[in-house]
Amino acid sequence: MSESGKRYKAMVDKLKEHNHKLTPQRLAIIKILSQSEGHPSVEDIYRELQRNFPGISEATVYRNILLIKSLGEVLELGFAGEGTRYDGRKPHPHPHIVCVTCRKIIDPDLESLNQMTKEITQESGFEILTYRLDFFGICPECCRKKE
Amino acid sequence: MSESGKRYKAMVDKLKEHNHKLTPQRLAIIKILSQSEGHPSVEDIYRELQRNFPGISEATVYRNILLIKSLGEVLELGFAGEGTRYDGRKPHPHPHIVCVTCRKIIDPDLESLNQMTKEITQESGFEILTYRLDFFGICPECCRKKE
DNA sequence: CTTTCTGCAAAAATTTTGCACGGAC
DNA sequence: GTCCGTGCAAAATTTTTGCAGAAAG
Repeated sequence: MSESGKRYKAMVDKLKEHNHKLTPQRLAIIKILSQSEGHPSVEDIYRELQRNFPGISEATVYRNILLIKSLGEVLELGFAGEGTRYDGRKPHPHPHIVCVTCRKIIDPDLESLNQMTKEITQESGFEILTYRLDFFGICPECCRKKE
Repeated sequence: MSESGKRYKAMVDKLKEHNHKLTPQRLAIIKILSQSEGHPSVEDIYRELQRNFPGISEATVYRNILLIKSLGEVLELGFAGEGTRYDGRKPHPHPHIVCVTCRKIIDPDLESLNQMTKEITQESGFEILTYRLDFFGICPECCRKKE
Protein backbone atom coordinates (compact mmCIF):
# COMPACT_ATOMS: atom_id res chain seq x y z
CA MET A 1 0.00 0.00 0.00
CA SER A 2 1.20 3.50 -0.77
CA GLU A 3 2.39 5.77 1.97
CA SER A 4 -0.65 8.01 1.57
CA GLY A 5 -2.91 4.98 1.56
CA LYS A 6 -1.50 3.95 4.91
CA ARG A 7 -2.04 7.41 6.33
CA TYR A 8 -5.60 7.46 5.04
CA LYS A 9 -6.31 4.11 6.66
CA ALA A 10 -4.70 5.18 9.93
CA MET A 11 -6.94 8.22 10.06
CA VAL A 12 -10.07 6.24 9.25
CA ASP A 13 -9.17 3.73 11.96
CA LYS A 14 -8.63 6.52 14.47
CA LEU A 15 -12.02 8.02 13.61
CA LYS A 16 -13.76 4.64 14.01
CA GLU A 17 -11.91 3.95 17.24
CA HIS A 18 -13.31 7.16 18.71
CA ASN A 19 -16.81 6.53 17.31
CA HIS A 20 -16.83 9.40 14.86
CA LYS A 21 -19.02 8.96 11.81
CA LEU A 22 -17.47 8.49 8.41
CA THR A 23 -19.28 11.07 6.35
CA PRO A 24 -18.29 11.61 2.72
CA GLN A 25 -17.07 15.12 3.56
CA ARG A 26 -14.96 13.88 6.43
CA LEU A 27 -13.43 11.12 4.32
CA ALA A 28 -12.68 13.57 1.53
CA ILE A 29 -10.88 15.86 3.96
CA ILE A 30 -8.68 13.13 5.36
CA LYS A 31 -7.96 11.92 1.84
CA ILE A 32 -6.65 15.35 0.93
CA LEU A 33 -4.67 15.59 4.15
CA SER A 34 -3.12 12.17 3.61
CA GLN A 35 -2.09 12.94 0.04
CA SER A 36 -1.07 16.60 -0.01
CA GLU A 37 2.65 17.10 -0.15
CA GLY A 38 2.39 20.87 -0.11
CA HIS A 39 1.19 21.47 3.46
CA PRO A 40 -2.22 22.86 2.50
CA SER A 41 -4.12 25.65 4.24
CA VAL A 42 -7.80 25.42 5.18
CA GLU A 43 -8.52 27.52 2.12
CA ASP A 44 -6.54 25.13 -0.11
CA ILE A 45 -8.48 22.17 1.24
CA TYR A 46 -11.79 23.99 0.88
CA ARG A 47 -11.13 24.85 -2.77
CA GLU A 48 -9.98 21.32 -3.52
CA LEU A 49 -13.15 19.90 -1.95
CA GLN A 50 -15.46 22.10 -3.97
CA ARG A 51 -14.67 20.08 -7.10
CA ASN A 52 -16.46 17.07 -5.65
CA PHE A 53 -18.68 18.77 -3.04
CA PRO A 54 -20.00 21.96 -4.62
CA GLY A 55 -22.08 22.86 -1.59
CA ILE A 56 -19.54 22.13 1.12
CA SER A 57 -19.11 24.69 3.88
CA GLU A 58 -15.89 26.19 5.20
CA ALA A 59 -17.18 25.49 8.69
CA THR A 60 -17.10 21.78 7.89
CA VAL A 61 -13.45 21.99 6.95
CA TYR A 62 -12.58 23.89 10.12
CA ARG A 63 -14.58 21.53 12.32
CA ASN A 64 -13.07 18.42 10.81
CA ILE A 65 -9.52 19.67 10.96
CA LEU A 66 -10.13 20.53 14.60
CA LEU A 67 -11.35 16.98 15.16
CA ILE A 68 -8.48 15.34 13.30
CA LYS A 69 -6.03 17.53 15.15
CA SER A 70 -7.52 16.48 18.48
CA LEU A 71 -6.92 12.87 17.44
CA GLY A 72 -3.26 13.69 16.80
CA GLU A 73 -3.50 12.83 13.12
CA VAL A 74 -2.48 16.14 11.62
CA LEU A 75 0.36 18.54 12.37
CA GLU A 76 -0.60 22.20 12.53
CA LEU A 77 1.96 24.71 11.28
CA GLY A 78 1.33 28.39 11.94
CA PHE A 79 3.39 30.79 9.87
CA ALA A 80 3.43 34.51 10.54
CA GLY A 81 2.09 36.43 7.59
CA GLU A 82 0.25 33.56 6.00
CA GLY A 83 -2.50 31.34 7.32
CA THR A 84 -2.07 28.12 9.26
CA ARG A 85 -1.04 25.13 7.21
CA TYR A 86 -1.43 21.40 7.84
CA ASP A 87 0.61 18.25 7.41
CA GLY A 88 -1.44 15.07 7.48
CA ARG A 89 1.26 12.86 5.99
CA LYS A 90 3.59 13.04 8.98
CA PRO A 91 1.47 14.11 11.94
CA HIS A 92 4.32 13.96 14.46
CA PRO A 93 6.80 16.81 14.91
CA HIS A 94 9.66 16.90 12.43
CA PRO A 95 11.93 19.53 10.94
CA HIS A 96 11.12 21.26 7.66
CA ILE A 97 13.17 23.10 5.13
CA VAL A 98 11.09 25.70 3.34
CA CYS A 99 12.20 27.23 0.06
CA VAL A 100 11.36 30.92 0.34
CA THR A 101 11.25 31.23 -3.42
CA CYS A 102 9.03 28.34 -4.56
CA ARG A 103 7.49 27.49 -1.13
CA LYS A 104 8.50 23.86 -1.53
CA ILE A 105 8.89 22.06 1.81
CA ILE A 106 11.35 19.21 2.37
CA ASP A 107 11.57 16.92 5.40
CA PRO A 108 15.23 16.33 6.30
CA ASP A 109 16.66 13.82 8.73
CA LEU A 110 18.56 15.44 11.56
CA GLU A 111 20.87 13.49 13.81
CA SER A 112 21.45 16.41 16.16
CA LEU A 113 17.86 16.72 17.36
CA ASN A 114 17.80 14.32 20.28
CA GLN A 115 21.04 15.80 21.50
CA MET A 116 19.51 19.24 21.32
CA THR A 117 16.39 18.26 23.23
CA LYS A 118 18.58 16.96 26.02
CA GLU A 119 20.56 20.18 26.07
CA ILE A 120 17.35 22.21 26.30
CA THR A 121 15.90 20.12 29.09
CA GLN A 122 19.04 20.49 31.18
CA GLU A 123 19.40 24.19 30.62
CA SER A 124 15.81 25.27 31.09
CA GLY A 125 14.32 22.81 33.53
CA PHE A 126 11.26 22.61 31.28
CA GLU A 127 9.49 19.34 30.70
CA ILE A 128 9.74 19.38 26.91
CA LEU A 129 6.64 18.01 25.16
CA THR A 130 7.19 18.85 21.53
CA TYR A 131 9.07 21.17 19.22
CA ARG A 132 8.93 22.98 15.95
CA LEU A 133 11.95 23.42 13.71
CA ASP A 134 11.91 25.05 10.30
CA PHE A 135 14.80 26.18 8.18
CA PHE A 136 14.17 28.76 5.47
CA GLY A 137 16.37 29.09 2.45
CA ILE A 138 16.68 28.69 -1.28
CA CYS A 139 16.52 25.21 -2.74
CA PRO A 140 19.14 23.98 -5.25
CA GLU A 141 16.72 24.41 -8.17
CA CYS A 142 15.89 28.02 -7.31
CA CYS A 143 19.59 28.77 -6.66
CA ARG A 144 20.35 27.68 -10.20
CA LYS A 145 17.53 29.76 -11.72
CA LYS A 146 18.73 32.89 -9.93
CA GLU A 147 21.98 32.97 -11.92
CA MET B 1 23.64 51.45 29.21
CA SER B 2 21.10 48.73 29.86
CA GLU B 3 20.45 46.08 27.27
CA SER B 4 16.98 47.43 26.58
CA GLY B 5 18.39 50.95 26.37
CA LYS B 6 20.77 49.80 23.65
CA ARG B 7 17.97 48.15 21.74
CA TYR B 8 15.84 51.28 22.04
CA LYS B 9 18.68 53.40 20.70
CA ALA B 10 19.39 50.98 17.87
CA MET B 11 15.76 51.15 16.79
CA VAL B 12 15.67 54.93 16.97
CA ASP B 13 18.85 55.12 14.91
CA LYS B 14 17.42 52.77 12.33
CA LEU B 15 14.28 54.88 12.07
CA LYS B 16 16.30 58.09 11.61
CA GLU B 17 18.59 56.43 9.11
CA HIS B 18 15.58 55.60 6.96
CA ASN B 19 14.01 59.04 7.44
CA HIS B 20 11.03 57.90 9.44
CA LYS B 21 9.53 60.42 11.81
CA LEU B 22 9.88 59.95 15.54
CA THR B 23 6.32 60.37 16.74
CA PRO B 24 5.50 59.85 20.41
CA GLN B 25 3.39 56.80 19.53
CA ARG B 26 6.19 55.27 17.50
CA LEU B 27 8.73 55.86 20.23
CA ALA B 28 6.38 54.35 22.82
CA ILE B 29 5.95 51.25 20.68
CA ILE B 30 9.67 50.68 20.24
CA LYS B 31 10.19 51.32 23.93
CA ILE B 32 7.74 48.52 24.75
CA LEU B 33 9.32 46.25 22.15
CA SER B 34 12.80 46.91 23.48
CA GLN B 35 11.80 46.21 27.07
CA SER B 36 9.23 43.42 26.93
CA GLU B 37 10.61 40.10 27.99
CA GLY B 38 7.37 38.25 27.42
CA HIS B 39 7.16 38.37 23.63
CA PRO B 40 4.05 40.55 23.48
CA SER B 41 1.22 40.33 20.97
CA VAL B 42 -0.19 43.35 19.18
CA GLU B 43 -3.04 43.28 21.66
CA ASP B 44 -0.60 43.29 24.60
CA ILE B 45 1.24 46.28 23.16
CA TYR B 46 -2.00 48.10 22.44
CA ARG B 47 -3.27 47.66 26.00
CA GLU B 48 0.06 48.74 27.44
CA LEU B 49 0.04 51.88 25.29
CA GLN B 50 -3.42 52.92 26.38
CA ARG B 51 -2.10 53.86 29.79
CA ASN B 52 -0.11 56.74 28.31
CA PHE B 53 -2.01 57.22 25.03
CA PRO B 54 -5.69 56.83 25.85
CA GLY B 55 -6.78 57.56 22.28
CA ILE B 56 -4.26 55.43 20.43
CA SER B 57 -5.51 53.25 17.60
CA GLU B 58 -4.82 49.58 17.00
CA ALA B 59 -4.06 50.48 13.40
CA THR B 60 -1.12 52.56 14.61
CA VAL B 61 0.31 49.56 16.42
CA TYR B 62 -0.09 47.32 13.40
CA ARG B 63 1.40 49.89 11.03
CA ASN B 64 4.39 50.58 13.25
CA ILE B 65 5.17 46.95 13.86
CA LEU B 66 5.03 46.41 10.11
CA LEU B 67 7.50 49.25 9.67
CA ILE B 68 9.85 48.07 12.40
CA LYS B 69 9.70 44.57 11.00
CA SER B 70 10.65 45.86 7.55
CA LEU B 71 13.72 47.47 9.14
CA GLY B 72 14.67 44.09 10.61
CA GLU B 73 14.37 45.35 14.17
CA VAL B 74 11.74 42.94 15.46
CA LEU B 75 11.31 39.19 15.16
CA GLU B 76 7.83 38.00 14.27
CA LEU B 77 6.64 34.74 15.78
CA GLY B 78 3.47 33.24 14.35
CA PHE B 79 1.86 30.51 16.41
CA ALA B 80 -1.04 28.39 15.28
CA GLY B 81 -4.07 28.91 17.47
CA GLU B 82 -3.04 32.23 19.00
CA GLY B 83 -2.08 35.55 17.52
CA THR B 84 1.33 36.58 16.29
CA ARG B 85 3.83 37.66 18.90
CA TYR B 86 6.92 39.85 18.69
CA ASP B 87 10.46 39.96 20.04
CA GLY B 88 12.14 43.34 19.84
CA ARG B 89 14.92 42.57 22.26
CA LYS B 90 16.61 40.01 20.04
CA PRO B 91 15.44 40.69 16.49
CA HIS B 92 17.59 38.00 14.92
CA PRO B 93 16.53 34.34 14.80
CA HIS B 94 17.02 32.38 17.98
CA PRO B 95 15.39 29.40 19.68
CA HIS B 96 12.47 29.75 22.08
CA ILE B 97 10.95 27.62 24.77
CA VAL B 98 7.22 28.15 25.17
CA CYS B 99 5.35 27.07 28.27
CA VAL B 100 2.10 25.57 27.05
CA THR B 101 0.46 26.24 30.40
CA CYS B 102 1.26 29.89 31.17
CA ARG B 103 2.37 30.89 27.63
CA LYS B 104 5.63 32.28 28.94
CA ILE B 105 8.41 32.31 26.35
CA ILE B 106 12.08 32.19 27.25
CA ASP B 107 15.26 32.33 25.16
CA PRO B 108 17.72 29.51 25.84
CA ASP B 109 21.31 29.33 24.66
CA LEU B 110 21.92 26.40 22.40
CA GLU B 111 25.42 25.24 21.49
CA SER B 112 24.22 22.69 18.98
CA LEU B 113 22.67 25.13 16.54
CA ASN B 114 25.58 25.98 14.29
CA GLN B 115 26.38 22.31 14.03
CA MET B 116 22.81 21.65 12.99
CA THR B 117 22.76 24.32 10.32
CA LYS B 118 25.88 22.77 8.81
CA GLU B 119 24.25 19.36 8.84
CA ILE B 120 21.17 20.74 7.10
CA THR B 121 23.13 22.57 4.43
CA GLN B 122 25.11 19.45 3.60
CA GLU B 123 22.12 17.18 3.49
CA SER B 124 19.72 19.37 1.55
CA GLY B 125 21.88 21.52 -0.69
CA PHE B 126 19.73 24.51 0.32
CA GLU B 127 21.26 27.89 0.85
CA ILE B 128 19.96 28.39 4.40
CA LEU B 129 18.92 31.97 5.14
CA THR B 130 17.20 31.72 8.47
CA TYR B 131 15.43 29.32 10.77
CA ARG B 132 12.82 29.03 13.44
CA LEU B 133 13.16 26.74 16.42
CA ASP B 134 10.66 26.51 19.24
CA PHE B 135 10.36 23.95 21.97
CA PHE B 136 7.04 23.53 23.77
CA GLY B 137 6.75 22.22 27.26
CA ILE B 138 5.88 22.95 30.86
CA CYS B 139 8.05 25.39 32.78
CA PRO B 140 9.42 24.58 36.24
CA GLU B 141 6.84 26.86 37.93
CA CYS B 142 3.88 25.24 36.21
CA CYS B 143 5.32 21.76 36.82
CA ARG B 144 5.30 22.54 40.53
CA LYS B 145 1.76 23.90 40.53
CA LYS B 146 0.47 20.80 38.80
CA GLU B 147 1.28 18.60 41.77
C1' DC C 1 5.28 74.18 4.50
C1' DT C 2 5.55 69.49 3.03
C1' DT C 3 5.17 64.90 3.84
C1' DT C 4 4.33 61.45 6.85
C1' DC C 5 1.64 59.67 10.58
C1' DT C 6 -2.47 59.12 13.33
C1' DG C 7 -7.31 58.14 14.64
C1' DC C 8 -11.45 56.63 13.18
C1' DA C 9 -14.37 53.77 10.73
C1' DA C 10 -15.16 50.62 7.31
C1' DA C 11 -13.58 46.64 4.99
C1' DA C 12 -11.17 42.24 4.53
C1' DA C 13 -9.77 38.08 6.04
C1' DT C 14 -9.98 34.30 9.16
C1' DT C 15 -12.16 31.33 12.50
C1' DT C 16 -16.09 30.17 15.60
C1' DT C 17 -20.86 29.41 16.86
C1' DG C 18 -26.14 28.59 16.85
C1' DC C 19 -29.62 26.32 14.75
C1' DA C 20 -32.54 23.30 11.98
C1' DC C 21 -32.31 19.72 8.70
C1' DG C 22 -30.29 15.44 6.88
C1' DG C 23 -27.69 11.37 6.88
C1' DA C 24 -24.58 7.68 9.19
C1' DC C 25 -25.05 3.92 11.99
C1' DG D 1 -35.03 6.00 15.34
C1' DT D 2 -31.05 8.42 17.53
C1' DC D 3 -27.42 11.32 17.48
C1' DC D 4 -23.89 13.37 15.20
C1' DG D 5 -22.52 16.13 11.31
C1' DT D 6 -23.55 19.47 7.74
C1' DG D 7 -24.89 23.82 5.53
C1' DC D 8 -26.04 28.32 6.19
C1' DA D 9 -25.83 32.61 8.32
C1' DA D 10 -24.41 35.42 11.85
C1' DA D 11 -20.90 36.58 15.07
C1' DA D 12 -16.40 37.05 16.84
C1' DT D 13 -11.51 37.76 15.79
C1' DT D 14 -7.64 39.62 13.70
C1' DT D 15 -5.50 42.58 10.34
C1' DT D 16 -5.70 45.97 6.51
C1' DT D 17 -7.15 50.12 4.18
C1' DG D 18 -9.13 54.91 2.93
C1' DC D 19 -9.47 59.30 4.32
C1' DA D 20 -9.23 63.83 6.63
C1' DG D 21 -6.95 66.22 9.98
C1' DA D 22 -2.66 66.62 13.06
C1' DA D 23 2.06 67.06 13.68
C1' DA D 24 7.12 66.06 12.81
C1' DG D 25 10.96 67.84 10.40
